[in-house]
Amino acid sequence: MGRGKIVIRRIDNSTSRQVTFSKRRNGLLKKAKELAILCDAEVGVTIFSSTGKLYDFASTSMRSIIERYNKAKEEHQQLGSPNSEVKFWQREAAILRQKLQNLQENHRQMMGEELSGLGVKELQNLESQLEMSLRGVRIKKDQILMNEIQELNRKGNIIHQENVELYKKVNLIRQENNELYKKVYETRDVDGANKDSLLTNGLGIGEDSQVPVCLQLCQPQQQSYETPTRATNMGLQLQ
Amino acid sequence: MGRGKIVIRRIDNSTSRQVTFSKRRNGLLKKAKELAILCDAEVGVTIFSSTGKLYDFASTSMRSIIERYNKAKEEHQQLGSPNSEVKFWQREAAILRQKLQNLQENHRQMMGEELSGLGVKELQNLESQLEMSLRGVRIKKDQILMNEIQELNRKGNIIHQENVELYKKVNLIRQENNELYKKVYETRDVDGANKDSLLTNGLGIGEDSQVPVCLQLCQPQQQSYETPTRATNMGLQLQ
DNA sequence: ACCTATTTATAAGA
DNA sequence: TTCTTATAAATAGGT
Repeated sequence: MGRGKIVIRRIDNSTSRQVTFSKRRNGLLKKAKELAILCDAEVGVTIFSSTGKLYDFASTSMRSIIERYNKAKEEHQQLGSPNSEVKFWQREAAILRQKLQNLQENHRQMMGEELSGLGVKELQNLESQLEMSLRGVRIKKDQILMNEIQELNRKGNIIHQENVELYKKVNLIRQENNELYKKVYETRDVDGANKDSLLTNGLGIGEDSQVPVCLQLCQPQQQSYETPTRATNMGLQLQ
Repeated sequence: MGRGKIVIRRIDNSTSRQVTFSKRRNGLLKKAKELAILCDAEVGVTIFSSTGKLYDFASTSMRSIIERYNKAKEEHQQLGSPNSEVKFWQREAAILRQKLQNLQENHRQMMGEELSGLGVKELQNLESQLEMSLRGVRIKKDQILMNEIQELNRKGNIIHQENVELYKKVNLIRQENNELYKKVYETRDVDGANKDSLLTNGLGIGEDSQVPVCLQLCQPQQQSYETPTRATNMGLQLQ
């Protein structure tokens, strides 16, 4: 597969051998992966380049594959009885593998895959199981969302309370200012030059104020239970 | 590379998974051979099918490759060494146990249990996964039910056809009987004693018959396509 | 590393 | 399993 056909025979030119090795090595590893995934197989590939470098792929682990290989190739080796401990653990692993496989199949069916082998009855059971699960999940999710909303409401109300307090304070300050202003105004003829500096530094309250101050931090929630409805419109807005 | 493009993902259909395994396994082994020859590399491939069957290729010998692999990985514990073998299987069992546990937790969540540790995002993912699964299961179930209905329809139609045929036959017999009866009636004055025995043995057709015969076996389906609608009311009912 | 004409592998269907 | 064939993918030979 390439610009030209080639014979399968050691490539003489070392450079192109190296290049081909690199390409085909990747190809082989890729295909090994694909085989393992597509066909649910346990695949191991070990490659030593002519320069001695190691490349490998193992769908599970190379050790597991090597062990399995040895076992498959030498079923007669330890049939006698020598190492009962090894046997025990092998059996243990086999049992676990079996369980894993069963659970995996079950899981796949719950994922809506591999339904081919099932009858109507089984499908109905699966369906109602899924419905039940879905209901549970939704309840849980809604619960969390409700909690979050309540929490937000709580915070919103606190902030709103702070808002109200601030509003009161500002009103006080405003009154003080007004009174101060009145005093200055009444004494304007005596010391007219100070008027401007007073207005721009403090909280000015005249209709012609250039910078409207807005301290409203949040729009209080409508669902709020702890705050009278009328308070909703009491956000702190100057001007 | 084939008639259609495929995604690299476990093939659900077991038959085509088997077929693909067989093809790709051959492909992989071929490419491993080619790589070894073309590039003067030492290559080993080990494949276990999902049914546990072993397929392998080794450009030199698997033993040599495994040893070289172990050396390269600096895990020079002899693979045959019983002591390390026990350790290996213990670790193997631990890994499997871990996998099993993970899958079990996952499975429980899919069953709508043990949702406490999950956040809204995860719950939403779970929810849509369950919805998808449910959809798949329902489609499959409906498919099976539809097939059963079709099959029943088919059988119903066949039986109905048989019914129609029987009806025709019975009509013929009835006519024959009628004619026979007429003959007997016309000759009643000559031999009146035979009348009763004739009526009780054969298929009596008089309005005063004591036992109405009903041979209708099924109510033909309304969805039936293969039978003219008029035939629906042609079920075999005597009297 | 990238390009692309060609060869190969293989998916789908019988 | 094996064959066929249309198509996807790999890659040989270059740049």
